Amino acid sequence: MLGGEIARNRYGEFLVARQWYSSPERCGADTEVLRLLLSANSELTEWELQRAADPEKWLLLDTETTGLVGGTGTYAFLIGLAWWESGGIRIEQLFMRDHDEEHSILLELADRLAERPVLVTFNGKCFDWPLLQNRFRMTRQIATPAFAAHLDLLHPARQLWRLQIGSVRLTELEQYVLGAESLGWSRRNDIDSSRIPEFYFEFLRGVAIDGIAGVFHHNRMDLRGLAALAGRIFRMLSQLEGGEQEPLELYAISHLLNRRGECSKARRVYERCLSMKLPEPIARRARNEAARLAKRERDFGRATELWNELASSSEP
DNA sequence: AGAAGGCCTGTTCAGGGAGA
DNA sequence: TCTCCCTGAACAGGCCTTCT
Repeated sequence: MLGGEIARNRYGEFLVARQWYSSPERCGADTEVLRLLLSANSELTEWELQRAADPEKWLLLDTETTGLVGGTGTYAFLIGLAWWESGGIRIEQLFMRDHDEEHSILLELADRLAERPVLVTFNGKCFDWPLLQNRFRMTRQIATPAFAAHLDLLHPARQLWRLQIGSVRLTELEQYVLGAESLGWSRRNDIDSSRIPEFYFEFLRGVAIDGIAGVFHHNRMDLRGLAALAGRIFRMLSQLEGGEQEPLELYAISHLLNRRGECSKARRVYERCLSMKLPEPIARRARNEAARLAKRERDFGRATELWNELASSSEP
C-alpha cells in the first residue's frame, strides 16, 4: 500500500518509496537570482554561489514529523527528498517503520546530501532542518551533514505574494500562484496535516495503514509543489524586463530588489509597475520609492515629477 | 502549540556638505 | 572653522508567519 521497498545500510533497515514524475520540469537557475533569494546573512563566495546555482546539486527536502514542537521527543519519521532527473522529478521517501530505524534513514539523508549539497525547503530553516540537526545530534554517531547552501523559499514567497494572496502556505501558493490545475495534481484528497502525527502513531500501533499512505501522498505533493515554486520564482526573477508578471508581483519584485540593495534594477521595475494598474495605496508606495531611488541616482527631474504626482494625488 | 527567521518601525549616531 | 542639517547605516524590539 505504501509502494516502497526495504533498503538497508550499516545502521539497519528502513522503507524507501521511489517515484518519478514528468512535472514539474527542471528549474533553470542563475547566480544573480540565487543571490537575491539567499538570506542577507548568507555569505557565499562567488565560487560557492556558482556551484549552488546548479540545480543538479539541489536536494529538495520536506519532512513529516510526530509534532511541531521541537525538542528531543519529536521525530522526523518520513524524510521526503526530491531532485531533477531525466527531465522530470525523482522523489525518494525514507520512512522509519519504528523508532529503531531512525539511524538508518538519517544516514541515508546524509549520503543524499553529500551528493546534492544545496538544500531547498519551504520553512526548512525554522522547522525541518533544526529538527533534523537535533535528531543527528541525538544519534551521537552520525555527524550532522554540512550543506553548501540552504535555499528556503518561504521568505521569498512571502515577499513576492503576500500582498496578492495574504497567506503564503504552500497549498495556497499552489492554488493561487502556481495554478493547481496546470500543476497536474489536486489536493482534493489531501489529508489534514495536523493529523499527521496521529496517522503515524496509528501505523506504529498497527491500527490502520491508510492514514500513513495519505501522509506519503501529502509529502509527495509538498515536494512537487516546492519544485514548482522554485521554478516559478526563478523564472519570474530572471525575466525582470520582459516577463509577464502581474502588477502586484512586479511591485513585490521591485521591493525585494530594493531591500537587497539592487537599487538601479529596483528603480526600473518600480517604473515598470507604475505604468501598470496598481491599487492606489501600492502605487503611492511605488512612486515614493521610485522617487527616492531617482534622487539617489541624481535624476532630480524624475524624482520631482514623481513627488509632484504624489502631492497632487488625493490620499494624505 | 514552540521555534526562529525576517520584516517593520523607531531610534541613534557618524559622516559629509552647505552656509555663516 | 564651526554649526547645522540631511542621509544612510546599524541596531533593538516587537510582531507575524509557517511548519507537523
